[in-house]
Amino acid sequence: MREECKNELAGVVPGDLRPWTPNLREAEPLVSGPFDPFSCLTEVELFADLSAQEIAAMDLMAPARLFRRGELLFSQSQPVTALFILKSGRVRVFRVAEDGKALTMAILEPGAVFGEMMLVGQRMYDNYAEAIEDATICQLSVDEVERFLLSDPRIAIRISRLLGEQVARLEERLTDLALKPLSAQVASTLLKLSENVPTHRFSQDRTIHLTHEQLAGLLGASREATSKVMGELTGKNAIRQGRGRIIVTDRDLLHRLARSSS
Amino acid sequence: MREECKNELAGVVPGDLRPWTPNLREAEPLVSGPFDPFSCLTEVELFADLSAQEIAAMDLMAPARLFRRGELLFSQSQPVTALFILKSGRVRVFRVAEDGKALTMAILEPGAVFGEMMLVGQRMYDNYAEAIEDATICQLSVDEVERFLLSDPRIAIRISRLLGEQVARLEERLTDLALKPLSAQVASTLLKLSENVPTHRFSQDRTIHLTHEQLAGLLGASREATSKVMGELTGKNAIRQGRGRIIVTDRDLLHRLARSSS
DNA sequence: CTTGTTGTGTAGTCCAGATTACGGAAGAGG
DNA sequence: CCTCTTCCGTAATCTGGACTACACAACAAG
Repeated sequence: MREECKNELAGVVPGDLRPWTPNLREAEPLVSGPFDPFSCLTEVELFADLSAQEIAAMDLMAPARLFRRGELLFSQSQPVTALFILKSGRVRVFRVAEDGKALTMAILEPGAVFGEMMLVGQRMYDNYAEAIEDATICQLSVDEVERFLLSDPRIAIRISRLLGEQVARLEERLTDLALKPLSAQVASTLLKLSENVPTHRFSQDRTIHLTHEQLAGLLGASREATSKVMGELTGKNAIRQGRGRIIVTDRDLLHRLARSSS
Repeated sequence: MREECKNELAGVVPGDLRPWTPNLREAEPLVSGPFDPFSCLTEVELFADLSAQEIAAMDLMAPARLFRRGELLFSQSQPVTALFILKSGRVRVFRVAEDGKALTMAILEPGAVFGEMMLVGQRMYDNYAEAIEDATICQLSVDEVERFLLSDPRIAIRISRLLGEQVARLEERLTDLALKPLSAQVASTLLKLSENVPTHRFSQDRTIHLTHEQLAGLLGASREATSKVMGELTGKNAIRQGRGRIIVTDRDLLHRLARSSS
């Protein structure tokens, strides 16, 4: 159940052991529709200030790669020195502890950038990133791009803003994890997720595409406990569910539950 | 034990109830030595790029205030729109949940700035800050200062770097909290704290000035459990202790313990 | 020295949530 | 339609750490 996937980027994970990604399908044919290799940077808020010319210049050195579901974008054996831009598909960013347990830091939707911290001199020590759907990703070497971004004060400010938001989110999560019971954390997380959905995913009407297991990983909780809470929420008609999809139906109720300590 | 202190900033905390700060001494005379009101901004890395002239200009609108131990720098009834610069003393930044439990986000040493996030458009919703020692603090209104900082790309970059470091620290803490047992968290935290000590506090030889209770608040754990772990660490000669002070004696051992999952 | 006050050690009880262990259901692929 | 895989529900047990309740030690102020 854990080692079905042999066709892997060789060597990224020594020992072929990947306890943090227990479920992985068989290799499946890529069904990526035709895509334009020159539209990586448009639509990304971070570069909104750049002229069309500048964007074109950067686009040229932004190779768009295709990642299979389950593939790792990098690991510490392949340390990253690049800015990622997610064009389609979804990516899970996570960290792994020594004993193999994982906490997912974020699940990125199309349009997201990842690796901003490295533009300001941070290294992402034990961060991993994995495509949870087939994904096309543009990758900009940080060195190449540094002069473009850091030299431009408007972009520097955008980076600041981005990092500021991230700090706020992380502080929120940290206090939730430390102080709130699981039920409240689930409610809170579902609310945040449902807000992020419509921005990038205009597909249906506000469906969160996550399995209970993925949600649990985001909470640092067990799948079983998470499932239990989800069942209760469904019973209270706060959400509706179906195999891999969650629909928030009663925001107010969730808000109240997110605040309660029982 | 919880309501001895009546001479308080009136109105900052409705109902006179402060469950998150259980221990508070009687009012004591301020023993602040003489200090120069015009040295707030020097010595602060964030402003290293400014000319002496600019610093002087900002210094003029930076009123240095004196806060008593236990006093709140602000609360949500006094929402902050200011950048703080800690000149002397120490400050605890913390968040409070609905049920009154608190998690301290950071303990700031002299030279630290606090409120950077607000320069990039973040509001700090339920953040509190409290002086845990008598402290002198310079306070710059964000509006006043915005043009100085955001207009200068060098400063914008410094802010980015600052926020980037904060993101890294928070991610680390989050995964520790989610994945590691308390003993490992304590070890890890002590290591980080002991690194920060010599930078700002050259007083004695690397003594961490924290009570078990304060450490527990930093971990989101109970005082008792924290004390137990501290006892074990002392038994293993990883640290030495004395009422409110902690000395790390065996870094390597702590590193190993910080990694273990038992 | 005496007394209050705050920090630390210890022990017992209790519980949320991890772990373990199934069984069943919804899809996917043939 | 049948099979295989992933996802979800549920129930029993176990455990780290919260919570409750003291006892004592270090220091501070008188």
